[in-house]
Amino acid sequence: MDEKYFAKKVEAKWQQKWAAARAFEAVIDLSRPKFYQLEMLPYPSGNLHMGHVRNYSVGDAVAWYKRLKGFNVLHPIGWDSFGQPAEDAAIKRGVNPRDWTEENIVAMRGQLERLGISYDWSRQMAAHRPEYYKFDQWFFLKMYELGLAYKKKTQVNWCEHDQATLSNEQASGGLCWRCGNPVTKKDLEQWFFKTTAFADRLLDDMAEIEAGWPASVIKRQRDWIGRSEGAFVDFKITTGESIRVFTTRIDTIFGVNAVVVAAEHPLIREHDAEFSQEVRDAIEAIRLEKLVPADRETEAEKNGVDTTLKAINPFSGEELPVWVGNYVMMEYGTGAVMSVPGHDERDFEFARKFGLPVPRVIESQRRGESEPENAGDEISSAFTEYGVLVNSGEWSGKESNEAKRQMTAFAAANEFGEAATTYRLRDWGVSRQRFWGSPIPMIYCDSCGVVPEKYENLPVELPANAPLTGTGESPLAKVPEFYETRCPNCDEPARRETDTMDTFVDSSWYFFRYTDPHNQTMPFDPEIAAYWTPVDQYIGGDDHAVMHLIYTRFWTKIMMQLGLVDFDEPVKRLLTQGMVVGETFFDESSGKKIYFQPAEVKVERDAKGKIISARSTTGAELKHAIERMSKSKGNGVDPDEMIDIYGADAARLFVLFAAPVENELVWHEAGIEGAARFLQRVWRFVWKWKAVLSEQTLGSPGSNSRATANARKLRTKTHQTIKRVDDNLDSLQFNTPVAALMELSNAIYDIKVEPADASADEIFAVREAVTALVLMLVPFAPHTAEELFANIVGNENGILANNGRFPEFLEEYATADEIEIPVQINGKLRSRVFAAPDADRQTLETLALGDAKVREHTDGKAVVKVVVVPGRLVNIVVRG
RNA sequence: GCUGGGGUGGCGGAAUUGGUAGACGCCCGGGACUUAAAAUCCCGUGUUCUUAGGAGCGUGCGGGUUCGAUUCCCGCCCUCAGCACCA
Repeated sequence: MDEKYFAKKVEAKWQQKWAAARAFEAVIDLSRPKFYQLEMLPYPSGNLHMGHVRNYSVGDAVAWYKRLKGFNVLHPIGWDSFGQPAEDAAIKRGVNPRDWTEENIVAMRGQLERLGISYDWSRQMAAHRPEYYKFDQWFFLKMYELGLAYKKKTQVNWCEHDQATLSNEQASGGLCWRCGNPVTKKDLEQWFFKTTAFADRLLDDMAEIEAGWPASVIKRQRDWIGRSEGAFVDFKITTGESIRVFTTRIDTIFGVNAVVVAAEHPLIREHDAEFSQEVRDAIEAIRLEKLVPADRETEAEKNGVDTTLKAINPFSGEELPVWVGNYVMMEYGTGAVMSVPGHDERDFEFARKFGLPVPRVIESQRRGESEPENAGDEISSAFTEYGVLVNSGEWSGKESNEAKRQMTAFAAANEFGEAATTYRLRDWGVSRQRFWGSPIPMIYCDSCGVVPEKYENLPVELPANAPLTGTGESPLAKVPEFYETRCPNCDEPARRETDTMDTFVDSSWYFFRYTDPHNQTMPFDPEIAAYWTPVDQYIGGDDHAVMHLIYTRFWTKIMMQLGLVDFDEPVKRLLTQGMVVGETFFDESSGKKIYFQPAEVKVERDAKGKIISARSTTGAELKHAIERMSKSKGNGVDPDEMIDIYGADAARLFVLFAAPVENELVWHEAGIEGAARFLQRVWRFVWKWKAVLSEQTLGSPGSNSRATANARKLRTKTHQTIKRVDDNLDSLQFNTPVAALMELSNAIYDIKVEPADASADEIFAVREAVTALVLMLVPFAPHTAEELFANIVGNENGILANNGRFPEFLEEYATADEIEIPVQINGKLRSRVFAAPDADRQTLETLALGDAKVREHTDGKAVVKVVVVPGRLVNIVVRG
């Protein structure tokens, strides 16, 4: 141990020792409880960014904490290595995607190792390697057999920028998840996974995980699945057939003024010949609207056209016009709605625009609010609440809920409708017209049709090369050696599917593979997986709240159906960490933001450190803001550089300390300096007390002597800290336990005794405090903690080999001899008295009333009441 | 627009869930050590007034409950995020 702390040296040393000892390789051990700690696997872009550092630092803190608590921990990592960036790099730079990916993996693994994250590298997986994607294909075949994989031609989400299709989840918000550009629609034939078959389970099983997942993620998934209970109702049209609509408000059906259908509705195509050219053109215009990326700022104006077809309201017998409306979506419900302008805002807007009648059929039950407007009064808005039916034939006077039930039953009995549940969730479109993905193992045969590849022929390997153009056609379709094959059924020449699978397929089950990463015949051995899974703690960004996390839940339900697992939720506890952001400086006088690198900015601060002004070196006045990190904005931070300057432990400690995990983390270099300073401080007192620390063995029974006040105080602080840190880590808080450790470190400094002059009690107290502090430091700064620990125990075998455990909390030492009791007068703090922690009411009251400062405030006044909260405070209520 | 989260010093944030608001850290100021600087250590640091002992104000705003409210209730304002014609 050097007198001064050299982070680089210590970190390199322990990284080497860990690797040599295979310290983090997980082995099944039935004698201990298991703990599966998982972080979302990275895409191998080639560079770790601070978001990764945060994610893995948090995960490692949990992994170490659990190890110290006696758990058998599995902490693996791998690579989400299929996907578009490799292909883009190939197109731009002419490299081979496979080489590019492998090189990036090597580079990033090096970075992770320099960070000292305690991964079991023997279990590393990479999605692009045939031994892994073989089982993507295996699952695909299983899904096909179960009828859960199917092909259909449909309008898919299309990103013009990426030249690729997107699932609904990936196109959420109308923007491409990868590049952020607006999404359009395109007609394509695609493979789908039937996620909708599990809509109810995905929704209902959330009850199992609700307690361990962030409420926001649960909510977003609920909204995304969007279960909606209502009814189908058939409106006969005068030409004979009928239009089926979905409604959640069948109670408003007497208020229908029209049936409105989507432009793509089959009925429109069928009756095309009957429409005037004018109507036909208008419908076509509405259909084309959707192919243009939507402007997210402004809601599209209602638009529509009367088809001149007529429909009959099955309840009232009224004849209604059939319109095409731009606000009706073919993909939801039946692609047709009954328009009730009196009680639906969209229908109201539509009716107003086209001058359609607005009947009222529901009145509010609340008194005074619903006096029906006088005939002729203009209705100013839709009344969307439940109420009492009016002008609704035999149902008039009934309450909405009651009416819904009866009217649905009536429709069913008369065979023009039925109760129905619809979902917003759609099936998962998994075909990608891309090279760098897992090939879909299906074959097209002229005589046999669609034939699945045989299991024994898996993996269907990607060719070494393919012409990559990024134009939206599958590159594999240009590689005859790939697609030319024979039919597994009849052995005649046949053609392979040339689309590849969505990369989200890989990440849907990768963490099961970690449990049995070298299995050649199965994705994993169910028995081995049964020991490690489900995941106990999963950590990642909340940008995957809907996409990855809904797919992996879906996948688990399928695995359950296949008998691979015996649970239906893969992740017990989920933690979503906030983004890492940094300060940017920019000039927007030209109307566009021009960012400046930190070196080009001069900042002037006031006495308190607040920025008064910022100028560029060229003299321009700059604005500043906190924004997502990126090189081009000048606020990016290179993890390697930080490790180089301050050390991995300081970087990790800062990232954990600077903000609660779920919050945004504002990167300030001064902060990491503070973290490094703290580690130096700890190092210094271990050095100072080294001689007396190492002459004792770890874990010797505590001396009960608490003779000197110094020693007593420190022991109290030590045990209070142990409790705090344990509780905090257990509830996934990382900033507060670091603060607690800093306090303990300050308390060790406060003892102000030189080792040579210290009493036996003081030495004991310091040893206890230092040992506890070092062990509790492990989750935050493992290298430093290992080195310090080695100096305490006198060997370099490492904490795990020494069976190091989280320090034991001893309640008897956690209570101070004397505590400070605030004394309030009329709720205002006026004085403090000292008393034993268990002093009773009477003692405290007497003590408080006798206090000199209290007397000044109570003299000449009547004490009305004395509130005593033992161990907390005294409040004296006076009058006069 | 709907839904959810959140407003605490110059900054990031604490506060045992109704009991000393501002822990811990950053920034900033002062001092010690040093030829000097860095590093380190010590002190100060919500705000206003002050006879230097304190006193007033203070957790987005306005009310309420309570001996006591950052915490509970009612009504506003602001902000971030998600969804956005889901019938």
